[in-house]
Amino acid sequence: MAESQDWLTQLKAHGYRLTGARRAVVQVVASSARALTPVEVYDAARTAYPALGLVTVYRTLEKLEELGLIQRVHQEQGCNAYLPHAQGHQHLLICQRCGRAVYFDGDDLTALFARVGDEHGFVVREHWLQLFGLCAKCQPEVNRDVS
Amino acid sequence: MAESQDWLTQLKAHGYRLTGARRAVVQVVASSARALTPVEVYDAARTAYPALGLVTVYRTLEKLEELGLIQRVHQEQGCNAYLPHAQGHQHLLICQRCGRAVYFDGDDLTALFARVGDEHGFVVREHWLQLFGLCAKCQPEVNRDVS
DNA sequence: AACGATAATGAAAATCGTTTTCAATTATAA
DNA sequence: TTATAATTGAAAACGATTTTCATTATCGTT
Ligand SMILES: [Mn+2]
Ligand SMILES: [Mn+2]
Ligand SMILES: [Zn+2]
Ligand SMILES: [Zn+2]
Repeated sequence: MAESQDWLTQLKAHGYRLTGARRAVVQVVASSARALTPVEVYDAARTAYPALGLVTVYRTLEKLEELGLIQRVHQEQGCNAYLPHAQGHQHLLICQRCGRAVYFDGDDLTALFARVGDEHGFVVREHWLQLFGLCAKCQPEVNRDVS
Repeated sequence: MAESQDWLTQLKAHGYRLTGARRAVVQVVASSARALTPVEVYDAARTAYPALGLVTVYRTLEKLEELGLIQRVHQEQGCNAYLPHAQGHQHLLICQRCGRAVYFDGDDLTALFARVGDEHGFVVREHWLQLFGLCAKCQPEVNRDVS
């Protein structure tokens, strides 16, 4: 896949060696529509590279995060899952049922930030915005779950 | 303090007993302007109740969270700190230097949520918004740190 | 005020996710 | 092909949180 290849190129460019273990981890994370925990990456990547160790997953995620290729995703259920990093100014919209995550952009909240900052004597320098809901596929399923 | 007393009343109302350990923990968390981790609560509460055990801090925080009196705060440095719960629809503004946290309200992002939801076929049901910056006291200090 | 049922406590042990250590393996430049 | 240094996985260590358990303390009842 394209993104996968790009990550490998980046790793190489930063002096890291390309190994089977890294290829497997990169492939899994780069192509995931859901945020994955280290163990989830481990389980998925072992199908392509059975000798993989969980330690190597941790080490590879750490490097990918340093290079800005992935980012940690905070959710109610936990804060140790990773997704490909946002492109520019984007935020996440996450399905509460299946975990599918999409980035959106086009939010302009600078006026709000200025107002709130002024009201409390703060200078606002960063913001987190994240939306949760139900994706198209899961909307009917949730009704089914309830009934 | 007023909030502290209210929390104790709530605990009692839900069938929990009022103990020295609980009073100490409640007092510390209810009156904190910063989000506190279990160990921070432990250290602060022991000055009022030296026999306190860290386990009891965990157990008390768990109950306060169940009762909706406190909430977990997610930050870059960690996601295991607690603050008194927001009142109604409020979000946090946190100082990146001293950790001081204030709630703000008056944000209306429903139009944004509807637009983003439509664009991706999602129904948006929840949102997280959190601002980070420098409080009035810390703005000059940060310049000093840099120079 | 004293009692008794039982909730709550703290110390110690267990558990879980993550990190470190280390000897063996492997990628890569020469 | 070789040499070097990065990378690996297994095992041990670690730190935060949870569980276990015997003891203590709260609080409704007497
Ligand atoms: Mn934004
Ligand atoms: Mn809001
Ligand atoms: Zn978090
Ligand atoms: Zn500050």
